[in-house]
This record gives sequence, structure tokens and C-alpha cells, in this order.
Amino acid sequence: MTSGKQASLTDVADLAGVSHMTVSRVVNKTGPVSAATRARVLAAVEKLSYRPNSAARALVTGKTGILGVVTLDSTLYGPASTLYGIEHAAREAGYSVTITSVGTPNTVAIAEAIETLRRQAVEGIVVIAPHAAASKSLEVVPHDIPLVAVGGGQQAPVPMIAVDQSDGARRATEHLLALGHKTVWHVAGPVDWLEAQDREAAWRQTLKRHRVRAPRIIRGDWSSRSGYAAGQVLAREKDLTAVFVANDQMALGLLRAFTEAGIGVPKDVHVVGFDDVPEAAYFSPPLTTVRQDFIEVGRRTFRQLAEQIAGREPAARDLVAAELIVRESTGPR
Amino acid sequence: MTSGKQASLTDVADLAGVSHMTVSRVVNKTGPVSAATRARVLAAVEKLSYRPNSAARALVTGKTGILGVVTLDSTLYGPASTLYGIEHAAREAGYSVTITSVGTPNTVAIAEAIETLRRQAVEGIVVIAPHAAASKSLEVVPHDIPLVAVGGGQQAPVPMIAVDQSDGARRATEHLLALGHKTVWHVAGPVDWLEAQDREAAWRQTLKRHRVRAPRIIRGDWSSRSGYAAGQVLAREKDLTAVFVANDQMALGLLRAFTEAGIGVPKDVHVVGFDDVPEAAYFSPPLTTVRQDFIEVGRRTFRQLAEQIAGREPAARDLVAAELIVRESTGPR
DNA sequence: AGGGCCAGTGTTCGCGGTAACAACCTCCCG
DNA sequence: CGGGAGGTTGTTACCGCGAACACTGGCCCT
Repeated sequence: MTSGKQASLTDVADLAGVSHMTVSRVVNKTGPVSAATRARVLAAVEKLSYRPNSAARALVTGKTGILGVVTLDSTLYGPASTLYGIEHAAREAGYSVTITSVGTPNTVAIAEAIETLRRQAVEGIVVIAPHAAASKSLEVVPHDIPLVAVGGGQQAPVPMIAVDQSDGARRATEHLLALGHKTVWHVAGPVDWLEAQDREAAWRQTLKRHRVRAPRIIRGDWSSRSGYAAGQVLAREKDLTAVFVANDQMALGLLRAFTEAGIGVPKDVHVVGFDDVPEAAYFSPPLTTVRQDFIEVGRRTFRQLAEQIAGREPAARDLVAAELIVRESTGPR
Repeated sequence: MTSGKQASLTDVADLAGVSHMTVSRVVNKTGPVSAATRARVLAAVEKLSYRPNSAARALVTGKTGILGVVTLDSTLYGPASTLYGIEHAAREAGYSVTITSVGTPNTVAIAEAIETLRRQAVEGIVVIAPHAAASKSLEVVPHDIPLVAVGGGQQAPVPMIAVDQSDGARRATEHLLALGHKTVWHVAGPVDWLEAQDREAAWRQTLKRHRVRAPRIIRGDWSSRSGYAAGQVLAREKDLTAVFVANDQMALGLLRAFTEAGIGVPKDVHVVGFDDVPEAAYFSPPLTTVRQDFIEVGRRTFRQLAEQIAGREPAARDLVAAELIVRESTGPR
């Protein structure tokens, strides 16, 4: 019974004894069709297990119903969550999502990824690459296709959605200051990551506003390993009482280093992270951190893209508020 | 200069003063074209920034160059890593990947996801859903499209690639037994996850082979929270000295519970996890665990699919070996 | 009674490519 | 010097679908 080829509109039409146009009307619910005819057509569709040919449809309508996402091929919590947020919103609206990952977010790789997606005739592109180089490459990208950046930094050259990094970092820093600390140290993310820059800048500014001197910065690369190294360095600082770490993974490494160095958290030092990964509540000790609603980011990203596809020119920036989650790492001593 | 529409083969042909067929030959490097003509065509292509229309091509060739992946919309380390492994291998071979995520892997959701992908005219489908229900739904899926399951359990109804769960669980259990423990407790994953079943079965079998009685099982849901709960339960067991936890996230929660209960790891109890998430080396204490090479899984998955697309009937199962990574959680007391 | 109007249906055309074949030109050979 | 070979180019026929328009018949209105 597997007759080799997929059934076409015409096949269905022949079986139902109507023209292919009538079948098209039934399938797409466009134009009037009598109940009797519709039933016959539907039966034929069922019998042949007809599936519309997306290529043919795309060819004639000029719309593929596909969105492209450029993402890092990492399993970093943020990008992965955002991807699923976008995919979910897109699917609900009848779009499908194809991904192209880049190992390292340099200008060339991003440009290639975008070109790859364009060859797929995607209707719009999301770039999840909160990275300076990525942002740079967006400047030179042709602007003849709907495009949205996720986490593109303060002055992205294209419309952008992101969690408000400054807001989050400010909350974290002020939380620590409110606990009475003289100052707050910072373990930053990689310089070339915009989110790292934003968090660092907000931390610095918050200290300044409170007339507190900023200690020197320790820099990591988001990994637990680098957080561990940072922790070893900080463990040698005499008057260290509070640390704001730019993400949870690094905070984990830092906690480990502190444990090994005999530094108690929260007894001797208070620590705040960023991201609120699902595991953060079970670190030792449970980590105070800044939660980012990536699902919401994904949703708004899709909405933004949909607006552009519809030909409207939506707001250039959209920030999602961050939320401080207080746990034991900044608890009573 | 943005002339509204994308240039077509004919536009290029007109500009270069040749027929559209010649342009096609140049673009696809099929058939002979004189050097002079090729140069003229290429110049025209460049000038108009011509991009082949994938829909038109797909319509006539019947090939879309798209692969579909059904995945969980979770940020679980395993599925996410596998996805990127597949995407990478696929892109190298000129395929692009579209994803469809399912919140919970029940039969209906999987079937819908597959149908959604088929409407996209994907050339092959990967189902990353190491779940009993997913496996079930694969039994009833039409077999007229190349399909591969990742982590589909021992008797998947379709070709399957996976890390050898039994092998990994056996290594973990034997490692603990070799350290002299009377027995090994097990915190298992959800019953309806095939990997959880495999790990549990291998643990039980290994104990049996060593003529050791298996303690009762504690069951979690992969989350740190459930691992924490399991840890609280186990903390009340008198003769507990060794625990094999079915994944690293749960192991983290368990470590936390043990810490709160005053149980030392590795001093009082030895703990082994599964997955080797990047953070595992920085747990307190660093976690002995079983590493799974998801990139390799992704690579082989794509290869499998490519074979099927090429019309060959490849091996039904392909297992990737697991590796035991020994760290402090099973270290000297 | 004649003329819209409209629901229901069919016909034609073309989207942008590739496959298949035809046509032309050169060159070389007997 | 005729003819076949082969390299180079063009022509034509679809692929499956939807847009646009044409057609049919009944019904209502004047």
C-alpha cells in the first residue's frame, strides 16, 4: 500500500472527483466549499494520508514558515533556555525553528551562520550570542531580513531583547551592601561577553553610588574551573567579606575553593551568583543569585520577530526585569 | 539599491547574457561551462547577490536538506549536548537542523512532533527522548521516513544510538564494591526513563554477580531537589556507606542533604554520579561520576541517519562506551 | 421576467529551479 | 572533405501549489 510517492493535491482531487483547487480550499480553509464536498475531500485526504508539500507552497507564497536561530553550541544554561523559549513561542504561532550553532562567536562564524540560514530562506533570524564580536558582526549584516539579537548589550545595532543585566547586578550588589559589607568584590565573566560587561559596569556603578571603593576585578570565563581559580586568588585576600560572582557556575567553583581554603560561607564571606540555574539551591551552601526569566525572553524575542515579519517596526530594545533570589550564601552567620 | 525582490536564476542569466540553465550549471558546478562564461556568470551572481531559492530547488529535486530533531525542552545536560553534536555533524554534511521540543515525552506529544517535522518535509528524524513513552510511540510511527532514536533503551523499535548505560552503571557499581563496601545503594531516575531503567538494572545485576544483596531503591526525577529528598531519606539509614546516584544533579542534592545531616563524603559515605556535567569536578566534594561522550553520540546519530537517507540499512544499534571519572567523592577517608 | 448577487466550483498561469534533450560549433580523423 | 565526437549552450517540460479569474446555477429583488 505504500505507493512510493507522497500524494499531491491532484491525487486527492482525482480521488474525490473534484478539482485540485477545491482540495486546496478544504485543506487551507480558504474559500467556500459545500459540506458534502468537504467531507469527500477530507476522506480522500485521509485515505491517501496527504501532506501538503511545503516546498511547493513556499515557492508560490514566498513564505517558508521557518525561523532561524544562531546560537552557541554550548550547554550554558542561559542560551539553552532561551532557545527553548523561542522554539516554544514560534511553534505555537505555526513557525518552525532551525538552529545553526557556532563554536566561538567571532565575526566570521556569525556571518556564515546567518548566510547559512538565509539560504534556507528563513523568514527571520534570532542571534543568541551575547558577545562583543557577535554584536560587531551584526553591524555589517545586511538589514534586508528581520533580525533580533538576544542579549546584544546596551547599544546593539539591531533590535534586541535581554534580561536587564544592570538591574540584576545592581540588586545583587545592593543586597550585599545592605548586609553591612564595607565593599563587594566581583568575579567577572569574559571581557568580550556583553553580559559580563554590563554586570561589571552595574556593580561598579552601584559601589560608586554608595561611595564605596571598588576592589580589583578577578576575571573568569563562566566555567566552574575559572571560578575555582578565582576563589583561590580571593582566598588570600585579608579583608574579603562579600563577593558578587557573574554566574552560578563560577560561583560553584569559588565556593569549592573557599571550602578548601577553610573559608566559611556565609560565616566568613557572603556570595551572590547570577542566573539561578536549577542546581543553585543545592550548592553548599545554597546560593543567593539573580534569576533571569529566559522563557519570557524567548517569548518576547519571537514576538519582536513576528512584528518585523509583519512589516511593523517595533521597539528597538526590550528588557526583562531580573529577580534576586536570597538563599543561605548570604544568610545569617 | 535594494530592488525589492530576491534575484532569480533568470535575472542572473539576463545580466550575464546567457540562458538560465548555464547559470544553474555554474552555481551547482554541474556540466561544463567555459571559463569566460563562468566568470561573467559569477560576476552577475555577485552583483545581484543571488541566492538560490531553496523551495524551488526542493520542489524539483524532492530533497530539502533538512533534518528534524525531536527533543525535550529541558536544559538537561545530556539532551542538550546531543543536540549540538547532531547539529554540528549535520551542518558539516550540508544539512540543516530544525528542532521541535516537547514538554513531556508522552506518546501523543512525540507523535505530533514527528508529524510537525514531516510537514516540513525533513529528510530524516532524530528522536532524543530516552523515555518509555517515547519509545512506545516510535512503535506506531510510520516507517516510511528515516528515523533514529537516541537513547531508546535496550529494545528500541527503530535504529538507536546511545551511550552504553549498563556499561557505565556497572563501572560505577564495581568501583564502589572494589573500595570494599558491603553493598551499594542506588538513587534511581524516573521509572519511565529508559536510561534510568538501564542504570538501575545494571546496578542490580552487578550486585547480584558479586553476591551482594541490593538495598531498596530510592527514586528521584533527575532534579537536584529530588536528590536532596533522597539524601534526607538515606541519611537515616544506619549501615549506609556507598551510594550510586543515577545522575549528577541528583548527586548534588544528595551531597547537600548529607552535609546538612552531618554525614561526611567521602569520610562516611562514598558517592558516585552519572553524566559528568562540567560542574561535577567542583561539587563538594568533587564527584566521581560516569562520563558520557554526547558529541560522539551526536556524530554517530547523524551518520546513522545519513546511511538511511542514502537508502542503506545500517546496524540497528550502536553503543558508545562510558568512562568512569574518579574524584574525591570516592577518595580516601 | 430580467438582472444582479453570491455560494460553489473549475481553469489557467507562474513561482524558481533541475532534468532531459536538442542544437550548435570546433576539431580531428580517415 | 565529409562525418563523428565532444564540449558548450539553449529549449522545453515539469515539480506541487495558490492567486486570479471565469463559470455555473439558484435566489432575491425590482
